Amino acid sequence: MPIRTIFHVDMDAFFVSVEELFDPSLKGKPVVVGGRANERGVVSAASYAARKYGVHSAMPLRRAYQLCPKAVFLPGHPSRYRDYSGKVHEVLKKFSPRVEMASIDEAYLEMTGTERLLGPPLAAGQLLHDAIAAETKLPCSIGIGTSRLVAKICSAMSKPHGMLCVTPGAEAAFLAPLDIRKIPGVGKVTEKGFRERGIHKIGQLSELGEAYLEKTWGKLGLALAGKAQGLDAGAWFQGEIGAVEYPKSISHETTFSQDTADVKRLESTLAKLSQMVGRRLRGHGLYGRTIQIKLRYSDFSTFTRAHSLDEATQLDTVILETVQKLFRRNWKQPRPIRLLGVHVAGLEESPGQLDLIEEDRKRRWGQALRAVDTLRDRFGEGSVGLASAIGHGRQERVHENPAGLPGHGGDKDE
DNA sequence: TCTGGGGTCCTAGGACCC
DNA sequence: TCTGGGGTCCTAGGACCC
Repeated sequence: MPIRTIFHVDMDAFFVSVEELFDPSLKGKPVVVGGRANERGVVSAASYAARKYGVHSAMPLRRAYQLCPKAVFLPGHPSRYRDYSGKVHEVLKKFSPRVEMASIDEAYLEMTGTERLLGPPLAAGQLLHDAIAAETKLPCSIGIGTSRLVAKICSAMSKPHGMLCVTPGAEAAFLAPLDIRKIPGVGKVTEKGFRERGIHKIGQLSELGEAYLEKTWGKLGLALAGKAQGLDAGAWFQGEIGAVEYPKSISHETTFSQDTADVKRLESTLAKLSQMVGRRLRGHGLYGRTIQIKLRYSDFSTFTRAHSLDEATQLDTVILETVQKLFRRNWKQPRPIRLLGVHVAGLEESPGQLDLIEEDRKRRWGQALRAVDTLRDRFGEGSVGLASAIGHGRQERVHENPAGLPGHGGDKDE
């Protein structure tokens, strides 16, 4: 397998940069996008001038105001951001046929094999940097590596408006002195867990070894062992860049500007959220089977309650009916509510129950297995194997699945 | 410091089935 | 008589990302 070259392109303070395009007077000023200073909400993006005051994304707006009262607070323009995200995407597609927008403001490019056309990675990166600046007037940073993980860490470290490349083979040595928090997937909680055990640097993770990490941290530990070597380990970064995927869930939620126990208000909110979810399901041509509500009370305690339907749906009415039942059963009236949410998962491309042929196959497969079990009970474990396993020698575990028969399905990643 | 909204993935217990 | 051993599905909660 060839050594891959992957670019990670990350727009700098994206929402703020777009706002500056429409109002150049904002340039250089502390700007906070996310809402008004006295609203319930958090910072979506902060300009570098605002960051100097300690303002950063995900910070409550009221806190940002305390830190920097003279900042310009903007609610933002989501449609503009989508628009400019699209423009960036267009530029990226000129550099590689395999582009994956990882979010509205970042993307991965599979650049393996583009050398003859675009030159070595750093030269291609420079061209891309220039092209994005020329065609969108927006600043970005570019990370280059042999995995998504390394490319992403590089783009973060080269901000703002920079570029960083780790050459093949240098990954582990490059990562070793970095703080564990730089690893995507290591957040506050994981960070604390490791710090309490004296683990601060990625190199220390490597020294712990894969076996130990997996034993004590499970899948997370196993993934970290790989990531410390610069590999796209774990479920998160798997798969080809640019592979098309369906959403796995669709949801909408809203936080009231003031907590409320008004039944009319709550129920009409649930109706609206259900409609929004239904509309998006239909937009994707998907049907959902598991309907979930989310309640958050004044003290921020949060509950989810779910119900799975027999048949997947994309109808507002069915969603709302389920949502209402869940709500009436679970709201501790009259506790005021801060947030309501409607969530649909178990998404399928068709509404139907399993079709009848599939159902029948499943039944007969079950019967066949039971017959095998009976024979084994009577004559011993080695007496019966499935046709496809016979002649292959040992067969203490037979997991072959003759074509067409419904199997366990579980051919997930990893 | 009074904490958004839209997602993905993981864990864990219990039901249920063979 | 101190209790199987898979497997899947469902539900709830939580970490994490942008």
